[in-house]
Amino acid sequence: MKPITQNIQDYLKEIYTLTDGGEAASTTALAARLGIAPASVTGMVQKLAGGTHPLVNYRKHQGVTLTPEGKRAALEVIRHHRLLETYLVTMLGYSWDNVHEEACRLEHFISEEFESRIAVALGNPIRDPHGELIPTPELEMPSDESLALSALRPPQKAVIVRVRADDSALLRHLESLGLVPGAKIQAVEYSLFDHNLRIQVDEKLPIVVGSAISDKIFVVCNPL
Amino acid sequence: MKPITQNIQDYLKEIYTLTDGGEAASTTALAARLGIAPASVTGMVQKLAGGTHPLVNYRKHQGVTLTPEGKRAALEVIRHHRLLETYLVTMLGYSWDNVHEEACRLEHFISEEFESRIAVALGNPIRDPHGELIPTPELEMPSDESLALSALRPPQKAVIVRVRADDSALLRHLESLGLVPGAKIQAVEYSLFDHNLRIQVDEKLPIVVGSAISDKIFVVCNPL
DNA sequence: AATAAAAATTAGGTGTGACTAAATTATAGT
DNA sequence: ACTATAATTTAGTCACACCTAATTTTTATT
Repeated sequence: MKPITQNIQDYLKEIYTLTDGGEAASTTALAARLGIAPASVTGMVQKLAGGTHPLVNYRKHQGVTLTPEGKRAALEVIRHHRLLETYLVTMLGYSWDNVHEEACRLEHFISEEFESRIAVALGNPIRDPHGELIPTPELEMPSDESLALSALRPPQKAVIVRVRADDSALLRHLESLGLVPGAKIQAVEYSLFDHNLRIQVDEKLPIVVGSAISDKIFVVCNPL
Repeated sequence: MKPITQNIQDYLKEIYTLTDGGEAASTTALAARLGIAPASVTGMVQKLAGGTHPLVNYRKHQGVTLTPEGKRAALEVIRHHRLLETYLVTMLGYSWDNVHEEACRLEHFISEEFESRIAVALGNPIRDPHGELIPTPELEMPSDESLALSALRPPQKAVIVRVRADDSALLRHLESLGLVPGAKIQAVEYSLFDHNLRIQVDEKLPIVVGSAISDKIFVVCNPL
């Protein structure tokens, strides 16, 4: 039939995240994420949209979305990735800023048995070390009620549930500020002009974060 | 430079095991092990023997051996493979007949950090679940004093240290006979004609094994 | 509505690593 | 030493997934 190669998995994973907001993914955006030329994406996407069970929907100049099959395949890889990150941190002592690369490589090659065994060893976790939701074994993505920290306004309180970042340096920076899942936040001051937000993290001295940071941190306001 | 791809690693690994006995590896033998056509091997081997830092020594019709660089690369992969097998069995509950495939895939993709972390978690083991020696972190292969069970003669006693097999069905069979590393063996009877060996395993009722089995089991006669 | 700029696609080309078929070289038997 | 057979290599092809350059389509501006 049609083997889903490592490459194709990477395409599907990126298409998944790009189309998460509801919009179709443009070839250019995909190319940028994958670090390849737009023309190469066009070719690949045409291939993925062909055959009897296409993995993506594609019409010229209209962007790409996942078919149900493609979505399944994407969620499978994402589940692998997030379980791996969780395992590396929890069981092998990796730091949270260091797991992305390793998980990105291994996610394509672990078997279903490996997936299931590490999931069990971890107690079937729902979130990875960054708070990202882990798709269920049935490949359904749990719903996420969180909102961006950048939307928080004084004097709202919230708890960090998720940090959307792969970049090592950024993650280390966030950790040094205490901006990790579980941290309690109170918005202290908001500047309309530069979108800076002054927040208090876990009762410590307030800090100021710009939107480059606050856009990547997600919180819930009324945690149980 | 010259990236050592997954493919090349597989070549080097097979060349390592084929040249273990001292002989150069023939292209045909390599092709059989790798499951590809002999002609393909010739092409690949010519490439590997070229460049400034060749990974193999090769002369037409003379077979292939590893250069020091090639040997290092092979031992790196073999270390990955055997550490992975050990980790899968010890930490994730895999059965010994089921680890080969998984390790064969992952061995190419784990980082040095991963290698080192699982080695530490396992207490820097010297042998994998089949008793195969694990190259050291400095990529030296420990020496192995064992001899084939097929060379044992009544009334010699020995202990199994190593089982040279990847095949799942064979491994399950051996396990059911108690022929696993650590088992105590006494040779009871040897048939010169069919090379069958009757042995007693761990004080149980004697069993008869043919050379297809006894050639793959390695023992030491005078364990400390 | 015309046109400039941006986005996307087509066309043509590359390297990798496999393949088959044909030719060559080595080995073994008489 | 000769010849049949086996092993190996050469030659030529293919699919994959990328590339660059050129073209076409879309979009945004005036």
